[in-house]
Amino acid sequence: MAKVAQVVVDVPTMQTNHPYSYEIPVKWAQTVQIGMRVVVPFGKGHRQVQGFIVAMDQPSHYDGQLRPLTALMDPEPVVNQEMLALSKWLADDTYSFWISCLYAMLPAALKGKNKRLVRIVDEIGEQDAAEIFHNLDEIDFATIADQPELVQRVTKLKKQKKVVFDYQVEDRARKKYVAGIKPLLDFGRYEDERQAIAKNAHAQNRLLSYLQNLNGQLVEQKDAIKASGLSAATFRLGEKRGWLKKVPIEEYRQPGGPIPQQLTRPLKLNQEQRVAFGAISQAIRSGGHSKPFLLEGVTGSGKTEVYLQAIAAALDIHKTALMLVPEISLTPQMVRQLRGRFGAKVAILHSSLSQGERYDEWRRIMNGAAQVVVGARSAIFAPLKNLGLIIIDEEHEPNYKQEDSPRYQARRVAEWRSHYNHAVLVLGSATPSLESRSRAHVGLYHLLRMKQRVNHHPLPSTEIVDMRPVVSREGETNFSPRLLALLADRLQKREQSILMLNRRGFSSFVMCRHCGFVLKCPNCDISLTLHMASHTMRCHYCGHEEPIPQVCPQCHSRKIRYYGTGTEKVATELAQLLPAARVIRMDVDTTRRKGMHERLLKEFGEQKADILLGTQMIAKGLDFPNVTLVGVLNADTGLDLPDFRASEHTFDLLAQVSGRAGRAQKPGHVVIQTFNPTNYAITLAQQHNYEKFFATEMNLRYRAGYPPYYYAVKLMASHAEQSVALRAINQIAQQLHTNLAPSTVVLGPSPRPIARMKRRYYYQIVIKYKKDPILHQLLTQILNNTQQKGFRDVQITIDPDPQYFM
DNA sequence: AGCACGCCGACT
DNA sequence: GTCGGCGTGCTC
Repeated sequence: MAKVAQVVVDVPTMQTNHPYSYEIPVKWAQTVQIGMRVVVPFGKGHRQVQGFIVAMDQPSHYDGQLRPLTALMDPEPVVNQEMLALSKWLADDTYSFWISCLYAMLPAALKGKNKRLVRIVDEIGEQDAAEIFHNLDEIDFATIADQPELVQRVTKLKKQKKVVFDYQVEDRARKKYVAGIKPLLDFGRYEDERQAIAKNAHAQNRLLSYLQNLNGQLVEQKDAIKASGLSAATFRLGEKRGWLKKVPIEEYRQPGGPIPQQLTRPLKLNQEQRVAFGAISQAIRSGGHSKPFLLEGVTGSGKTEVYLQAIAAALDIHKTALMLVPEISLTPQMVRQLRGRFGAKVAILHSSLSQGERYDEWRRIMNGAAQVVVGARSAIFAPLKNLGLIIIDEEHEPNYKQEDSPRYQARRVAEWRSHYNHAVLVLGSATPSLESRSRAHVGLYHLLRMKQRVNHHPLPSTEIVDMRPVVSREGETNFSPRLLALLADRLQKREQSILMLNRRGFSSFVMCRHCGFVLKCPNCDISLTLHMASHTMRCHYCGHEEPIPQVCPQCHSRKIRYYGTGTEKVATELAQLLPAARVIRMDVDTTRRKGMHERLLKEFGEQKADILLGTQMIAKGLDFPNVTLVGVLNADTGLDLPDFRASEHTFDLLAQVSGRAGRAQKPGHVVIQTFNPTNYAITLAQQHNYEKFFATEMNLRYRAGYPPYYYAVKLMASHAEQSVALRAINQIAQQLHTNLAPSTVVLGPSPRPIARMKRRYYYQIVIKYKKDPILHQLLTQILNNTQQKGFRDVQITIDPDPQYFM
């Protein structure tokens, strides 16, 4: 009885979100394994799609006629048991398709490209032959897919059976090969050959002794030529004589430059570092279950060195280690540090790698060549075997949450993997997320604290500049006289400055330039966003709406307007105010080109500029010894976003950016310009007082019923027609109201800020709950129902951990 | 997603 | 009478 393969197919819809049974042809009975990619026929016609074998069982539970697998795409599995289990859990946990989760874990190169070719099999009209097929026998359907008229004509031809569709799944995975030389004979046989050749055949003689000395070892032809001094022709001759064989050697594209020759040594740890490292390394060695560690260390407390030594501790007992960092801090400096300590054992997964590089790094991890992985969010899926340690640096970073499907939070995936592998999980931050910190508070995490800076330098002094009088005195400006004076002073002393422009929530809310008043929702205590299309201020949390104010309701000033500014404008202003200063501007515009990010930072590091002006991207991980002044031009923009995490993000950002000043000998100074000089997020950031911020913010969250006191789920419905979307969301709201626990709060439905996106109308519901045992099941059911009657073409998305509610 | 089946309006 | 519109249901 042939085995049956259970295959999850690459058709991301609700109805097909389960494995399908396929017959395994006898010729592959020995080769197929769970976790391999396959090509299978799917549906009517001759459609072929890619899929993953997720199980193999004896008789199938399906009693219809099975179709056989079309092809195996991999010689060995690309998904191991752990990843398979993880993908299944993730799909359920994030309300995503299983297939989407599988792809999320793999390099893009492994996503097969579905091709549909149209082939002529009978006489067709001259006009069709010319206009559709350009007089060829076969074309790719994709080339005409965007021209409805041609599609129609092709469909007609297909009906008449004059053309057929030929479906192919094209594997994008490309390995790079270089020529290699493999000696075929053993030592003695080479000796015999040498006796046999002509006395004057010097080249052949040298080739034979070269091959003899290889001792059967495989070498790259390029190296062989160099080492032996022989020509490629001689090696060709050797192949003909049967002395050697030319074989392709897989080459791994190596991003991040060469491996250093000399590895760095561990640094001596101070008392606090020793305590932290001691606890972590002991947990690693014990190999059992351990609570996650929350490593709370001020900027400059030497967290990185603790991480490095913890990784070394894992490697010592032959385990592997995975480290996540925010994309933006995955700088060449950082890569150098890891490569410097662990050399070729490190694989780097970075968004700016090419598809091929990414694939190669992934294969190095898969085959065990790399035992340490450093990367951004998606690196949490790195297929390391025998995982002993997972580190998430800057764990509070919102970027660890993926904002499109599958909407996973890397921290949560890390917990799953650490559980599965009995691996130690370390979450590190100077300003832990409220979620993590409160978990530490109740004992779910083990809290480790490092309060001292390694170099014993004090944290930079920080001053707050109230921009309200500045603007009323001097009109619109991004620079207070105080900040300008300090910039001029640094310029004169030949020291460098960093200016950060906070662009979060660019021009989306209205603020009074006179008193700092921000219009808030009367029901939700969250600021209203400007909705230009309808000329209203709207709360996207509860749906409240009111007209755009002309005068400030608080101080009756007319200087109420929406707030937002760009780096370009600031740079222009700066050039007028401080013409002597050399400025490097860094934002999405100037760093779009590959490598620009690094180049600009390098230039600044080489002191080719006096001022680095940029957006949030300059707040993290940069370390320039000559920077003694950091200015935050507009601390407020993040603060008044309609986002319950706004204060937290502002505090984190200010703490983060302050850490950029005074890294070396010279003391640093920080200037924060704001229209809200008394706001607690700003004053507490000034005092570097995380503890008090934590207490204050937790209190607010408690009173407003936000995370971490409540969990939140965001559900969205969209449709091309507003009435249909509205009907759908109302029906869902109804279901929720009647079924959920009384303590669960259902907010909305309300339209999204950009109610119409991509020609679709969006509505959303936010559910806040403390404990609701049936919620998950109910949501899953709602998702299933949506693919049926009345919900045609309605798109439902559910986000189990929304970062914001707008 | 992509395809077929099936039931209603305007055409060779 | 049939061609083709898209609403509905299914894919191992």
